[in-house]
Amino acid sequence: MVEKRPRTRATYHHGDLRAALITAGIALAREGGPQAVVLREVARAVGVAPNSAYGHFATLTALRKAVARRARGDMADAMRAHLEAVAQDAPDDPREAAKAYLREVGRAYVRFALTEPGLFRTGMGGDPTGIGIPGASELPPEDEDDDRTKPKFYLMRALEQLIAAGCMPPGDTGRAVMASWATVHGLSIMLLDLLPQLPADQKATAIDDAIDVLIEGLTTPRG
Amino acid sequence: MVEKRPRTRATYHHGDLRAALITAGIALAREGGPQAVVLREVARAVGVAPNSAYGHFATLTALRKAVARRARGDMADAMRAHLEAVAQDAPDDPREAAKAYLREVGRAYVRFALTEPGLFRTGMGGDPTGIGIPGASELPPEDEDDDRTKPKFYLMRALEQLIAAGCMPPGDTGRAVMASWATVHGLSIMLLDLLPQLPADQKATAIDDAIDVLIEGLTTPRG
DNA sequence: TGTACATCAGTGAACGCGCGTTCACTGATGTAC
DNA sequence: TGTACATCAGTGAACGCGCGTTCACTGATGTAC
Repeated sequence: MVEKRPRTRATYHHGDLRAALITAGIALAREGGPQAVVLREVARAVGVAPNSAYGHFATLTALRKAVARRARGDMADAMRAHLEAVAQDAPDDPREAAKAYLREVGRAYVRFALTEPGLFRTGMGGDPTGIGIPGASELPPEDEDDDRTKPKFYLMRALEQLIAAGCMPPGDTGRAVMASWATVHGLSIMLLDLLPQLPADQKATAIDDAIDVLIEGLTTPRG
Repeated sequence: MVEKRPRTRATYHHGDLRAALITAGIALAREGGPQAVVLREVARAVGVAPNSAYGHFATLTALRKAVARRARGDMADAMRAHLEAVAQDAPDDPREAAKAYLREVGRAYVRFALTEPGLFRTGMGGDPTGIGIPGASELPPEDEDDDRTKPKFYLMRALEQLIAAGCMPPGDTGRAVMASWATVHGLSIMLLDLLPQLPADQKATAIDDAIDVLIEGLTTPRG
């Protein structure tokens, strides 16, 4: 539930309704997750007629995609902020520094999920419509923007550093991506969905433990 | 969409409507995930008046919980079947056997998720209502039935074997649970939500790779 | 600077939908005698 | 074995809700002259 804006608009035209709709969508997603991003409620929050969104988005799904993209961007921003905040504590030893960086990326990822579950689920929850059975959506990979507006960017950077420091052979990148992404995403979803009432300190321990195991597994030479 | 049963009931009373509702709920969950378990559609599938469920469930939420429980049971059954099927291939060396067992538990977990995404999301998806922000539901732990009807059971058993085989110190159980659960659950959700159009063989590789890293991380002695 | 007018952006009302839940009910069942 | 009747399980109709989307519209905007 978002309060309707009481303010009467100075202009008949809104100014930037498109941006306002996305912002309102983010507020709703924050409180109630992806399902809460509902066309009529978004319009209500902006203080605009229910159908006015159609001037900017062909359909509710289009608006939701825009909101999801923004949520992902917010998550990436939060991760970057965390990484910058802890950058000064990096160990001198480059190998330890690389490991520490991966640890902080993982922490930042899970922290965002636990701090902003609604945005996390909206940004990283996949298509809320499909359940994964059908012949997949007919979209292209759509993953082309490997820029810093996506959480994956920082994960990749961490793995590159691990390789650069000699902690991991370059050939292992593929498996490392899967293993580390599965770990941090799994931690997030698991703590959110399956262990919601675990005390915060035990959650923190679980996060560090699982990341420990991940780093150990990634950096141990294989036979 | 489930077809309405055309068959006229022989008896006015259904016989076991409660069970029939759950079964129909499972069918819906299978096709459309937890959100598809909708009271009116369930009743329709059974061929019964929309309100007849209230004789057996106080509310839609209660029915959904029953369906979720059954979905979890189905997953546990599938895992057990897989584990029995591969039991004969177990290595002779007890250490290798323990690792192989954990690997198969992980494979079984993720395989079910990918094969039956609707049931997986229904059984292991947490409360579809809450998004994880509030002061948590006021339920008790509710995790008291650590029996073989829950996927977690097999995960725990795998870790016990790892300890029994001397691959992992007993004190590490807590972190091992978190790390391994996060890995398999994370793989499942990641492949389902974030990489839905990855080719099946690459999914299989990702699964094995991530489990490799997990086992490596769990069984490497720490300094 | 002033006015006509095409364009644009948001409006208001309505549509049909499926939902969860309620109410008073009725037909079937099984037990007591 | 037969009948009366309380209990039980499912019925039928209706409620109010919020939703996405459509239609024809109207008020504001900015450009051309």
